[in-house]
Amino acid sequence: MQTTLDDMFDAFVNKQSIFSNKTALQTGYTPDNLPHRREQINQLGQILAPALRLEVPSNVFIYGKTGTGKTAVTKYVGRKLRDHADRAGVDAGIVYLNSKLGGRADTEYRLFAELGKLFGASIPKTGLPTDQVYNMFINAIDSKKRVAIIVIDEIDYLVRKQGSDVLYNLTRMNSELKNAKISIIGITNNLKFSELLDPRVISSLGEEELVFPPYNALQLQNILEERTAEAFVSDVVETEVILKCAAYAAKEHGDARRALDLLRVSGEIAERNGEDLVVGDHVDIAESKMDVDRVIELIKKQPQQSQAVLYTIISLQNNNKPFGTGDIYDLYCDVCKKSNLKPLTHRRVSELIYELDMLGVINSKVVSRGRGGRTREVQLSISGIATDKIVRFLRAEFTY
DNA sequence: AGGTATTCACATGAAACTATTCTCTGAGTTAGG
DNA sequence: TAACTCAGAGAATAGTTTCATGTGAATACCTGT
Repeated sequence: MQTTLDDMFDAFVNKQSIFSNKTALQTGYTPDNLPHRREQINQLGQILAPALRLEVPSNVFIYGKTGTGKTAVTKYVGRKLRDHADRAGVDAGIVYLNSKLGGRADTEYRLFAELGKLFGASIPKTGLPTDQVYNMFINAIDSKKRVAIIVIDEIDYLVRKQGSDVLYNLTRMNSELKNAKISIIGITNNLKFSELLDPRVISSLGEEELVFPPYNALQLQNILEERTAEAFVSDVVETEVILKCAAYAAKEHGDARRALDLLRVSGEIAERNGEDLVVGDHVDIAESKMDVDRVIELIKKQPQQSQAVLYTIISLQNNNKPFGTGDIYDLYCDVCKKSNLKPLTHRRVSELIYELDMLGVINSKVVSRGRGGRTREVQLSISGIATDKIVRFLRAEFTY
């Protein structure tokens, strides 16, 4: 036992990895070269260029589905801008916030707190009135003459939670600043985002718009080839692998991130199996593994009540009969009683079901059964393998 | 038969409440000068 | 008198409850033929 483990570790250390630089495949990596995005880079560059003369650039909205390079392009242009600003001795910079990931800037308070921190103020994460945080941020940014470009990624999430007032305040801020000036870049993958916005905000924030079209399969191949050269030792990835990754990702709206993830996981699988060539089969394995893993991680992170609801849904699914909110609620109350959990109200459970739908774990639609009333009919929308794993996990939590 | 009114079983919306985490403030306490 | 401690007030936030209102179509009920 001991020796086999030693052998395994030794082998692992001695064996030459097929990766030469795995970070090049991880999310958040900004490559030096962004294929097929020349046009967007130029446009954004032109819009932001006035910052180099300490003039305020127009505000921008960037639209495009996930994995179309919005964030990468913005970061890339921002980096270049800062380089040039430094060389010219001008204080023009770009700061990047995400309103969703990690929940860092999804409320007005947190948005200003994060911004304040980025400009050197120390702001606690709770306890202060919002307008005080706002002032702290203003003071911090206004301490020097500068132009700050504020990027808010997944801005639709912020607006959906808080309404467009936050953005309105942000756009009016320039009139309160004496030294500094700000301009805003909003990034969203919701193409109908502007419908959520107040007309006032649209007119001041949507001065310029950039649309990022999805990549097609051929473009995805280029991207993958380039990253492969960076990330892998040469000649360990078969051409078929790249073709397959590109094809899988093109099938979903041309998502480059997904293509790269697929490539990375394929590589990891090959490496773990001790093989020194990545082949097409690895991609197939990666594809199904990633799906299952994603769902399971998602569910483990859900609050207990939501897990309980999902557990009852899975149980009901076994009866092979269509079922709605009422059925779920009844059984859910049973589950709660047996698991010593305080049942939530009908209203709340209804909401939890809707949230599970949004997460893509279940499929539901509101149907009217005439005199039978209206209800939300629910179906599980995850694969059998994933369901089995989930049930095993949930059985430990609940008894029924 | 054809038209309309009801009714069911929830959906959906808004507001209010709860518990938790955290800050700031100012009164009271302590210890050194 | 300056430094320290500590309780209390006030905030933000997630998660929930309470109350109110909305809704699509099968069915019951009518009306005139």
